[in-house]
Amino acid sequence: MNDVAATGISVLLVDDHPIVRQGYRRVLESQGDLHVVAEADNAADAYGAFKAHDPDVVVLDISMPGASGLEAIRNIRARSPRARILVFTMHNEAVLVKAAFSAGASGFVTKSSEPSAVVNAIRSVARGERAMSDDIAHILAEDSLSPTGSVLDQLGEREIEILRQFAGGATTEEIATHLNLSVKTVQNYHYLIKTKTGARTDAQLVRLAATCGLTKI
Amino acid sequence: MNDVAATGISVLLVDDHPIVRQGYRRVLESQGDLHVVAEADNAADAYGAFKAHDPDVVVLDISMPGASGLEAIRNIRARSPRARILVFTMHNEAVLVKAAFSAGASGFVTKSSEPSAVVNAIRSVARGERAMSDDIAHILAEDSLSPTGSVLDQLGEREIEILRQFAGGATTEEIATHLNLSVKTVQNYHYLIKTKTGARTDAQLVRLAATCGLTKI
DNA sequence: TTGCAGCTCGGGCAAATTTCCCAAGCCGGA
DNA sequence: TCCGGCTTGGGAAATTTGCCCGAGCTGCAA
Repeated sequence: MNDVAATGISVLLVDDHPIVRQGYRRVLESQGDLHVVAEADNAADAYGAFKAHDPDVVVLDISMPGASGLEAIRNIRARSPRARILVFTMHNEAVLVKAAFSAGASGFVTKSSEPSAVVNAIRSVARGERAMSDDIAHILAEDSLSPTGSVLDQLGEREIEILRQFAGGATTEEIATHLNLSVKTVQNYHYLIKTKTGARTDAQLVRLAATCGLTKI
Repeated sequence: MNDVAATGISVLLVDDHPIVRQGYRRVLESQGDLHVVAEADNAADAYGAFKAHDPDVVVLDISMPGASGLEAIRNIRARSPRARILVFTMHNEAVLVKAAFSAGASGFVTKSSEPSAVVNAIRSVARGERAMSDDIAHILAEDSLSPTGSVLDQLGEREIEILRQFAGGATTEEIATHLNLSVKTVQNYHYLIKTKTGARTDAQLVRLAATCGLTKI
């Protein structure tokens, strides 16, 4: 890892939208101490870029098409346990946050955060601290207090990922392709999710995902 | 409207994520001819900002929480028919694209597009042309729809009623009972609605109903 | 160490639904 | 009158659902 104090903080940006990456890059580099040394637009490339550039911090959006971003976190951390990963996404569900941290993320900030909060989170993570935006802290706090958690708490990581894609409009085959699963498995998850959540209709599932903040409409 | 040739193109950015807005701002302003004169983070503020700054182009993400971005498009266009609105979002469902254009958008580009495609789309829209990214053009082409009318305008009264109940979470049998129809008829309507709107999954149908204000979630 | 529990992944198979194509009655407009 | 549209449903093939099953894996606890 580089000497942060002397050279600033090197950042690997992982997001599937080119213009979004370019925007972040400009925002971060305007800070002076942050340098984007590489970009990746999918989870598969993320580790390669990480290895090639050894960045101080990986800033990564977990809602990418294809393999789950959580997968990417585990992937990187498994092979480089010292990696610092800051999850940066539009999602703000407690289950997702918890999943990200237990996958090995060092921080979690939402895109609703002020830019200053984001860059400060990057600096914190680079120092080895844990970081999260205020809204995330609030959500985790509420979550830990409520005895009956969100419906989503009943769901496993895979189930949540499949629910998100399904509610986003993806077909069963598309989800199977994205996640490299058999159609049958996705169908089974679909059924399991319905029984676990009590949804009797696909429409109810979509509404559930929307009210839980898993999907935006 | 400003003199585009002399002053460049003034842009109003509407997106609910502050850092995303700031990123776009920097990308756009690095172009020289594009100037972000205002930002808004929700549909409600968008029209106020539009009126206050009279931008050449509104660049707007329709996937905002709360009120529909489509509503914002209609809102602006109803009161300022000369407004040029470029939808810029991560969604690429044919129904959404159609809904956006029939709501009065001048262009539709996805966030998967190259930054150069986005800025070119802004310039096209500023000239009064229609613009869309390549992926959107492909999706629309495959969808091969009749370019007239709002998505809901294609639907008959019965179809809209069935869509509303379906999106509200009712099963096919429940709808049949409510409306005193055979299950078969409701199934046929369900299928017809999907083909007419271009929705490929039930989830897309629910999203469509929600974005059109047919259902609230 | 063993064992249990829970997640993940998929096969199987009957029942149900979806997907299309079709027909017929009704009604309003040219 | 005829055309076009909405509404209502049948039929048959294709697909999905509902539910049950087992197997591999991981973490955790005794």
